[in-house]
Amino acid sequence: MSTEGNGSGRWSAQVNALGGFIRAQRQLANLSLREMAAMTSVSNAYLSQVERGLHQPSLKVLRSIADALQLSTDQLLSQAGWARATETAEDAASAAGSSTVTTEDAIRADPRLSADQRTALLGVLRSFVEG
Amino acid sequence: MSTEGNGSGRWSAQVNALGGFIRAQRQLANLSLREMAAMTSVSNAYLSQVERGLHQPSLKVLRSIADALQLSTDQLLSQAGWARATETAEDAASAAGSSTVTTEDAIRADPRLSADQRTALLGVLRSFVEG
DNA sequence: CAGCTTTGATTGACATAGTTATCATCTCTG
DNA sequence: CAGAGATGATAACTATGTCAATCAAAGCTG
Repeated sequence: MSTEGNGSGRWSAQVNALGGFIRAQRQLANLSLREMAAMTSVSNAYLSQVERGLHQPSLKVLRSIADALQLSTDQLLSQAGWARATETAEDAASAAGSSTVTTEDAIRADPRLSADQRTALLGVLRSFVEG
Repeated sequence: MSTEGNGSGRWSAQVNALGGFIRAQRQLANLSLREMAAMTSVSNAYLSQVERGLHQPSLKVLRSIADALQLSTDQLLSQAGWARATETAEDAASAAGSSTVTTEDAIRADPRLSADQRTALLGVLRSFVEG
């Protein structure tokens, strides 16, 4: 594990968000990078770089990824920074008051999630707050 | 184009749907390539090439073009050959108005996350609980 | 007519997307 | 333990997106 956490350098957070989303979805589907590469006709190396936010994939690549992961294109596009509207909600919701429950606990306690989904979500969260 | 009497427009047709669409919209708005270049921060040279189908613009360029021409992103995307590849039947199922918002709230209230990261995490979570 | 401006198009250089081949590490077998 | 397979990461390379500079043609103005 490369412990590359500090970052804040070349890539934007949006690209990183897209990569984290793709990685989480791929792991949820129990696909390796090479399996997904075979399905998408995109090289495993490049998929690895996209997932870690090193590159910004083109429309063509984005679509084949969505296709392989059985996601709606809109989901991927919004993750790619195409916030179609309403990025206003977050600030208003911040007044919810910080409870004593951490985000990790909330994820673990969420009955809607399967074990795999829980793991994937916690992985993304950890990659964000890692330090 | 030297010999092309570009006024009457019989040109090689549907191969270049996106470029033709952009050019038509630009002329409809009475913009020159340079004016549009100034608005989009994309060079006039490249815009010319995109309009003639010589290159396939990136997401960033596509969005700034849509912005300058006051088009919806969906309009441009569908012209770019993005006709909703995955035939997701569950587009409408989003309206499940469950009151279980604890995990969402925890993510929104987590001070360790940036706005982009928050959006990404919420996107993953949403994709999990709606599928 | 000469000169100025604006138009779309082209060229050559550079930046970024994307590939092939290879690497280190981990996990199985035997 | 050795070796086979799979996994994710990296290096070196090729293809393509993108820009600054420039061009020829068309529209003005005096």
